[in-house]
Amino acid sequence: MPHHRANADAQLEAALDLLRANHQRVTEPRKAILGILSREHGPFTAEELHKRMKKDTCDLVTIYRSLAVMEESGAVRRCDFGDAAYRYEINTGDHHHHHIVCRSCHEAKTLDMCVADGLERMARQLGYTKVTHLLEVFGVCPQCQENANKQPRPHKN
Amino acid sequence: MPHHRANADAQLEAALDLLRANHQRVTEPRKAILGILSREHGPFTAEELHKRMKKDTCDLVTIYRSLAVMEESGAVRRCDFGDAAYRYEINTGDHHHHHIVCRSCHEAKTLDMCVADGLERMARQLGYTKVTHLLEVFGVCPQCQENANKQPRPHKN
DNA sequence: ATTAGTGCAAATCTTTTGCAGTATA
DNA sequence: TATACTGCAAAAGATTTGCACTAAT
Repeated sequence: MPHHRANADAQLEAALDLLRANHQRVTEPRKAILGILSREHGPFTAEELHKRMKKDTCDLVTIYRSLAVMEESGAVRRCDFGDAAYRYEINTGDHHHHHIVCRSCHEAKTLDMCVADGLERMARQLGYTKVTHLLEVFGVCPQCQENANKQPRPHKN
Repeated sequence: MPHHRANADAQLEAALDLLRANHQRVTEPRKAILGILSREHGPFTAEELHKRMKKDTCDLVTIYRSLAVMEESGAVRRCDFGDAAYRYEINTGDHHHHHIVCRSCHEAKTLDMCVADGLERMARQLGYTKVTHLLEVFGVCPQCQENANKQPRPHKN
């Protein structure tokens, strides 16, 4: 996979354009958040984003507020891994996907497919509107299994 | 569907037996929680369970602690509807299922099927162990759509 | 110049923990 | 009676809000 950098830049620009299109201001904190989300493999919690920024980029509160507005404009997407902390990833929009999340280190791999369309259809037939779904797979990754005997890979939360 | 009551009683007894089998004590608060979960259609949050009990049955804290131990012994199952509050249902154990949850009133209908088995298999092929998944469908139920013009159906949280 | 965005402090909401007292097996 | 369970108060962690200040458009 070449052009990692170029691809990240393109994602970042697309996200910033979404902000502009939605009459939201392009500020340093927002550029910082989207920069991380486009360059590093997430998704990340607000806390994790904050730690990844260089010191004094912005307050943690600003990250929460920025993520909220950026989700509304479609620049980012919120993920729920069932562990009491929301995570965010950049919204490429081009395809629907889910994750395999390690129970030990919390690292998430992307699954470029979805099997829940049938369920959504069923929900619509039952008369529901604005139908969406939540689908995540959990397990212990090979890396963590290996480290299990020794030291478990550390993770926040 | 006849025998609602009898069925609820059977579920309750089965759950209590699970507690005994796991050397956990059968106390009033636990009987109250399992009673509600077996008789009423959930799943419910700790708070909702507390409100449904007759006054002074037990403290909210006890509900949290009871749910934790009862989940360990398999008497109840925890559901995550992606809204920052865990919900619990009685674990009948006989079949895997998921829910359609209304975004407005939070009422959950049970979906007696699952389409994520393929994803679990894929995760195992990737080397993950202890694989499970989280799958929920969301929408606005017909009832709430109808009430939308008038008063939205109230919901906690 | 407007108005959205920000920092700081404090509030909120859900869940957890410490500890001394109570009840179950 | 031994030890798990409970109540109360208080802590903890994630997220939100109030308000005065700052900066993007």
